[in-house]
Amino acid sequence: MGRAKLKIKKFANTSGRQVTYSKRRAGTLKKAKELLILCDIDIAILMFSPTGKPTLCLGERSTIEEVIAKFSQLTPQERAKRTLESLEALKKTFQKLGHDVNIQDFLGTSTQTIEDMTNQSTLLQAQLSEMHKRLSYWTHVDKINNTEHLNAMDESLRSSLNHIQTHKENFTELCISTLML
Amino acid sequence: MGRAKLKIKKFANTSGRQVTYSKRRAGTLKKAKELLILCDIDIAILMFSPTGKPTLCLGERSTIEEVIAKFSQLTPQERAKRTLESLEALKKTFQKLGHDVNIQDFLGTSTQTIEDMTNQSTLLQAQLSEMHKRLSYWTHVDKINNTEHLNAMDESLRSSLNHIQTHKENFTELCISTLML
DNA sequence: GACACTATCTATAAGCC
DNA sequence: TGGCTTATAGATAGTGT
Repeated sequence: MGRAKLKIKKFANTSGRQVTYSKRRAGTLKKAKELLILCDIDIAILMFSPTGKPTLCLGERSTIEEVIAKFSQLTPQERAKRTLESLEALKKTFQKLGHDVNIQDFLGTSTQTIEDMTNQSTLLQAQLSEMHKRLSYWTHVDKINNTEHLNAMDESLRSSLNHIQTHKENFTELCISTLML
Repeated sequence: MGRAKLKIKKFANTSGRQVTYSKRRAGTLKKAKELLILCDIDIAILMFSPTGKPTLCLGERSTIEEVIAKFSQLTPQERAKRTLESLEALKKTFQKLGHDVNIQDFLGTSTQTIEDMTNQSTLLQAQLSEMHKRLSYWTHVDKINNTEHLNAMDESLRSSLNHIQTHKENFTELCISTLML
């Protein structure tokens, strides 16, 4: 927008990229701030300039950890809800066509699903025990007073968090598809 | 934008808020996507509709954890850089006025700072040992196969991560202000 | 409640300093 | 680097279906 129409692809020119970043970052953050005020929502924006300088944008009420935690908690629920909604819609469509539908019919045989679940559970056990091992390493740490240690611990925690999150989502999804909640 | 100018404050009307959220969310995400393509940057956006439905927007390259980790790593550096830059600017200004300036003069007596550092270190030890205790609890967990356990572990990890992050930042800041890197 | 329309407002590309 | 200007592209509030 402006004097000429711009093709949306990576700016070849480095300094032009910088200038555009500054301008558009301001615009994007303004839009986000308006949205958050108008609609009274939680929002978290994290971005890095082409040179790596970070910018954070948050609502008044919350920290970024809170917003992320909220997202982590809601996502599986949302997914479950959407799954159910689409299945219900499908069911209604079929019923309108005169068919009587058991929603389980859409989910394949339970034998296969339970087998999947068992495999998943085994995988889960293995990965959690690996995490357990990593955590037990820490029980031998007596004094921590430099940033290298803290960084390493931070890294380790993040990695574990990642694993747990993945497992939780997989497990929840599996529960949904098996038991329909 | 639109037929009338809108005052940027919380929409009183609930359904209007919903409609505006949908429209503006699309606009904001489009802007963000353009920015990320044009400038080839890392970006993470997390928002919740007025009804609590979450939306996540990310670049192709990275996961949200990676973007957050990147932010966590860079922020203290950025802060240090900015501290140094403003001190250097101050120093230059004074030098222009004919004064010879030791940058340490801006940082108070080292006695006080070292006392702060000792206190901080003690606090750090205490909080880390509390975290240690929490982590050691896990070493007794043999089997984890339901979402309640995973949620609890997730929660615990997040909390620990929060603590570590805070301590790391405090410690880094303290190092900077004491030793000027 | 999701989608068109469109008059109007806003963002911004390019240019200049 | 950062700000200001202006012509133009883009976003959207109110409205109707």
